[in-house]
Amino acid sequence: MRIGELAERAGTTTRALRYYEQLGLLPARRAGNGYRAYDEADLRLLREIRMLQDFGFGLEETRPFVECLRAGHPEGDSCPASLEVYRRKLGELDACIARLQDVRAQVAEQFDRAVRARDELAAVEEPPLCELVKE
Amino acid sequence: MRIGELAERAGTTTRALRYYEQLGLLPARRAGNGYRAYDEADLRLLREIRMLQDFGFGLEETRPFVECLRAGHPEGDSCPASLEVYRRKLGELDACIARLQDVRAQVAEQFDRAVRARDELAAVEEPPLCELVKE
DNA sequence: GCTGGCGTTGACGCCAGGGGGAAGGTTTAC
DNA sequence: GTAAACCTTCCCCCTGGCGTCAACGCCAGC
Repeated sequence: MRIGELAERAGTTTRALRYYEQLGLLPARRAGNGYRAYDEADLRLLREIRMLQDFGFGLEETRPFVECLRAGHPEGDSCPASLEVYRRKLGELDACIARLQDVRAQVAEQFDRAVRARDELAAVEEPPLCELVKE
Repeated sequence: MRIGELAERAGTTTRALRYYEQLGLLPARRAGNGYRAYDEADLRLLREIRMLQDFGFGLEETRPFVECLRAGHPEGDSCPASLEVYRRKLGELDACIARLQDVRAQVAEQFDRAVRARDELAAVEEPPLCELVKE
């Protein structure tokens, strides 16, 4: 299988595959004409990479999973190194979520304060409509 | 006040201040010798920028706040444009938090599955210790 | 032998928010 | 007087994950 076919079957681009090879993440054998040659196992590795990327893993973080598969294990997360990445990622996610929730609360507070300030200002500058209504 | 003093008082760097000026975010008057000259109002603007940055706002997103202050309003968020940025940011934060929570759940699921698979494999390959204990 | 569609390498661009350093002028402190 | 600490502009570097050329090679069909 050549690079274009692999890219299409994995839902990525040839550019990304060359980049992965450059990182040593997904090295390719070469055909006689210099073209990259891939097989089904490479497709499996690539799918693992893409799945982890969808989870927000960086490419370097997918490396243990890829090497685990390449070592013959049935799943990319069958190795301790992969489990460790999972654990670290869960910690990062928790920290990130907590930080975002904190920021969200602070921004909401600022927003509410600003809206109240605006309404109070409007109430002072613009005479209340109810007086017109009364007439 | 010169750039070094302003930077120190606002807890940032001279490099950042030159960058903000380059963006037109915080233009500086010039002294006779060409040095940038700032006053207390600039410090106020800069503090506003830094606060919003701590909230994760991009520099462009702080622009409405800065211009609002520069227009003479008491707070950076006294203007409709600033409130709109708040609103948009709250939406982004909510979307981001929801996505991260979803990812967290998926990663946790993968992790649990991998750990169970590992334990089952270990139970098969390694004969239970209890037999030794029995002897 | 020519066109078209693959493939190859390499290099630059992008986004944000600057960092680092050079080469030179200014001000201040001892 | 001179050294340190400022200041100026200019330009390249970094991260991540590629996108987008440019310039060229390989191969099939007509």
